Amino acid sequence: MNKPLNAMKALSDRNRLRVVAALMNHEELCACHIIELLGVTGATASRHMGLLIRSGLVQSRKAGRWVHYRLTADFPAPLFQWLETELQTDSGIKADRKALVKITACKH
Amino acid sequence: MNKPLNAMKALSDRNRLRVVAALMNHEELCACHIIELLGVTGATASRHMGLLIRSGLVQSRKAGRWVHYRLTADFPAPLFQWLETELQTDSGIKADRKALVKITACKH
DNA sequence: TTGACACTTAGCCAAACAACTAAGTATAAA
DNA sequence: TTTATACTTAGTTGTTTGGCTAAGTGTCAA
Repeated sequence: MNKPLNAMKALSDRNRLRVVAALMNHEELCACHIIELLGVTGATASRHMGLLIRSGLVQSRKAGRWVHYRLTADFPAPLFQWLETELQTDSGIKADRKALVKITACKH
Repeated sequence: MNKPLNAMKALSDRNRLRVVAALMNHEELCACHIIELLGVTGATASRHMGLLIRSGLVQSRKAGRWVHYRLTADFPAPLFQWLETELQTDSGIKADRKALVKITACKH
């Protein structure tokens, strides 16, 4: 039961859930976007992203100095569907979406 | 995002995931069954069940001296579906299912 | 090739958590 | 009404976790 357990552990933190919610809307996000969205240090963001990657929910792609993150192709569909319906109306997530418009406006 | 977050936290512990998996197969289980399944003290089992109840995934019914637990009617269907497919083939869960046959054999 | 930038890793600290024992509450049987 | 049973709550302990700073790695630009 390690696969579902690790997925649950990955999503049982508010900041990691925010990142996954953001990636459900953005296809791909750079580490610096995530740092700014969460308002944490780069080290903290990196540790969260490492955990999400080890859980199998997220993958990364290195492009020069930047690292881009996206949900994996085999992100469990039922989980995706459930999160989508639950988070659609959430005020915190809506605020994040709004913030991300500005954050992602500056392209690399 | 508290509802999904609390659900994730509730399911991010191995023993609580085992209980939920058991309740997906058994409609209703008594506290003493859960104690025996997990091999923990009554106090520990009680604390886990309290957390599951506060997360909204499980409800309890008191019958005389015994407390029976079951999944709530509004247990998120996509979550249920995903867990079902993931846990169906898990060796730990299969062992639990086998153990539960004996555990639930003694009726109150 | 030197410096700046974008992460990652290591190490630390405080808060959260899972387990236990012991004590408390409630129900049923003697 | 006393005793036993079935939990629940409180308090303790060791481990995990999330945040930070500082140091390390890799890439690009000057």
